[in-house]
Amino acid sequence: MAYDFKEIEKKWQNIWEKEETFKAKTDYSLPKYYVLVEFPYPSANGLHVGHPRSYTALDVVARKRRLQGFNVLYPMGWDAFGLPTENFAIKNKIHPEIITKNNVARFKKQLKSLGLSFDWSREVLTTSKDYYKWTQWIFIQMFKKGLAYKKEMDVNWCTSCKCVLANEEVVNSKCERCGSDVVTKKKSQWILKITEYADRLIDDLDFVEYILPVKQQQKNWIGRSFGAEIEFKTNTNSSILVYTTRPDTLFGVTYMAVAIDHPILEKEKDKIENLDEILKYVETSKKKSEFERSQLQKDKTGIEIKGIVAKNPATGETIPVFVSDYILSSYGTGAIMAVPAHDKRDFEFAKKFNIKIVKVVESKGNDAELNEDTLTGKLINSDFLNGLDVQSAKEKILNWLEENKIGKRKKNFKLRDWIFARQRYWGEPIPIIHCKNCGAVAVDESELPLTLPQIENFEQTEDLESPLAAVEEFVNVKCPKCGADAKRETDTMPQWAGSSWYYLRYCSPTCKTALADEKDLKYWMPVDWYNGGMEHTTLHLLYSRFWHKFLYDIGVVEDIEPYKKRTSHGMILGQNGEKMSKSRGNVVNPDDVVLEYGADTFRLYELFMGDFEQAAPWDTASIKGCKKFLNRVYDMKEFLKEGSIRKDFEVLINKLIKKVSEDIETMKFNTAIAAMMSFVNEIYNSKEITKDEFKIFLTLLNPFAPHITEELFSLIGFKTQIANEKWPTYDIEKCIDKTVEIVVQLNGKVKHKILVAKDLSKEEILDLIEKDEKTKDILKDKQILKTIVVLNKLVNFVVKN
RNA sequence: GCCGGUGUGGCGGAACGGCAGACGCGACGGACUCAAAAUCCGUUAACUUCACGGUUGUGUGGGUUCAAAUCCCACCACCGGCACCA
Repeated sequence: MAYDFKEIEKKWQNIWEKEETFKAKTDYSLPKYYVLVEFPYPSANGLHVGHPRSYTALDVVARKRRLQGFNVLYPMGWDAFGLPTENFAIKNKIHPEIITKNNVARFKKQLKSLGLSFDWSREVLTTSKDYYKWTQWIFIQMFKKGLAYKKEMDVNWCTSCKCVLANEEVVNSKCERCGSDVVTKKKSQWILKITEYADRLIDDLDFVEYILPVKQQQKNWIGRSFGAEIEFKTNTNSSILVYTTRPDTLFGVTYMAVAIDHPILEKEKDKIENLDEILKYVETSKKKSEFERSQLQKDKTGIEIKGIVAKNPATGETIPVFVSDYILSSYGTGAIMAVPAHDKRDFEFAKKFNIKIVKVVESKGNDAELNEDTLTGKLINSDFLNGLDVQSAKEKILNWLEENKIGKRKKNFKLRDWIFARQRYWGEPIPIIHCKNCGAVAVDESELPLTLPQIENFEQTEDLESPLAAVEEFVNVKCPKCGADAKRETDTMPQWAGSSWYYLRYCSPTCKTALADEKDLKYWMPVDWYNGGMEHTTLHLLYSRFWHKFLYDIGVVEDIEPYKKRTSHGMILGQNGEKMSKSRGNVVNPDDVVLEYGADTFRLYELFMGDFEQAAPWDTASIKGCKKFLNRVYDMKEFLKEGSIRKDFEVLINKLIKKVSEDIETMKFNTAIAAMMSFVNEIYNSKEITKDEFKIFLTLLNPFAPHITEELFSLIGFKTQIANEKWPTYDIEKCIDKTVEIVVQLNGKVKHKILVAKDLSKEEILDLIEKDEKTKDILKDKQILKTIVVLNKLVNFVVKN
């Protein structure tokens, strides 16, 4: 029979709220466990079924930890600054603050209907003044330490929207939203020196428990490489510095190439014979969009710089110097030593410009062919390096370079500094004042929060400035240092600012004197288990690790890493297997599911639908299976009789406890649920369950389906709540069946099975098997070559046919 | 191109050297019902056999092993990330 989930779920949600069941305790003598999920961006669309996958999964973890006796912190909040709200505000002429308030209310109502065990008393909102005060405070500390600086750089400007776009908003040189042309303009931008932490962001990954793909992706993104910086002298008494990861191939360098904005072009312009030609090339290259450049990857272009030649420091040979747009000015030194024999790009270039190709690592194939397999061979054509393997050659040449002061060991990163400014209204104002005399001066900390002025027009100005630039009473201030007339910075912080430290605020959300109270931080940090989407690996996750390390350096936090463990959930796809989106029309609203099936069924299905770490398509029809299961659980009380665990149920129960306990830890929620389903099927076969058995089962199911289990718990006569019970433990001795099924195989193929007592010796098993009629039949006329016995498992007869 | 992931029934997925397809959906048959829904019981990889049974099956091709979805080698397809990073 179907149970009345509407009433039951409402009843228990009210009880939990009234009794503050899930409020983190302030008794800091208890062992703590901090469970964290990425807080949502409260969009106008409301919650979609993808959000709760992470929330229910870690709700299971949080509830289990509480039952295990931990003082659990499982908080929730809102990451509310950002573009979608601002665009909505512009379009509908509503203040973003009001929109945020409405969206938050809706999200909260939706989340509450799912019975998630969040401690709502610690809710944080990144757009509240009490919160962004501390976001600004952190920025000021970074500014004071020289980690925040301003730099002139190219920005994307949409000619139609008249606004600066983030790189992600530019698709094929067009504006993602309106499709108009995007051009680059110069603008002075705030930058955070995340590169200063690059080494630590890689090295400290050794101390955390992140799933492998996350670690790999972060490492790739940071892109550390070890090599050398080598100086090449020119005939003009100047020099060109290059970065290479393969100094051992120095003898194979037959030309050099520099980026289109390399300083040598300016410095040596008097000596360049074909300057006009080069300037023309530079101009055309600059006009090429990112898109065109990537399209033209195969067809290398460039111009030889006439009048300048360089000397290969190893061979002493004179080599030509080119300017080419395949050299990135933002990586390394903006100049390369080219080894056409062993680098694909250099090879293509050399072919096109008829440059000599010298092979320096022995490998199969023609001398004039490209050979990229350069890790296994021995060095050739390389004087004192000849005959060495790559590794030793590298060492030897590095020493040689350093002894002769030609070059030095050097490492490089792909990671760039973080552009930390948006010309937008709906963000944290950057607390800086620009003074003619003093330069950039931080707002005095006593004046924080620097609040967003109330305005009505949220659009950017024509001259690339944020809407704040039009608010005179905001902009015009006195310099805090010298008192002269000065102007406020009008840029705001990017979306990622508030989320870079929110996990700290949850520890003491109302602290007025610091971003969080020292005692609270000491007790709760680090986060024990953090789950979130893979899409945040290189942005949010990396940014917040960076901020945390900075806060560690200035003594605010005690741990070098914020998150002890990081896991990730697979995406929930639409019924058709495609990504859920409004435009595809395949979005499922959790409200509808909760209304029709109830929160417990919804939660269960979210976790049962597939491997948690893998993407899975939503299937409305399949939800019924979870609903049916809960109905059967509800009706199980009809089979109830008083008593403790029955002897012949001991193994079944112990195995179930083990399975569910372990599967939660490894996030195999789907198999944990499957095991509980099997157990229920078993009970339906025997039509009997004792009170003690039922209690254990309900406790195991409770983290998954908290409402129905609490209801049943009280229905069968318990006066307490499961939430106040203990997580059941199992006895490993009792997880083993007393009889085992031995599979009889013939040449590895299963023929039949016999049931025997467990832990029989090899001889005993063989004895039993040989007496067995069926086995005799199978082995009739067969010549046994070999017999393999695996204790408690199988017997395999290898026969001749 | 580089890094990571995934390929198993009609579908979602289990099993991760030892019974392939747990659990669930769907489908089919039956019970209950005037009927439907709900519920309950049974069947459900393919081919083959009246039946007992047999054969083939975990992306493809090889290999290791008494035994491979699982380990090794080579390849293919799809998904995600990075991408002229020297």
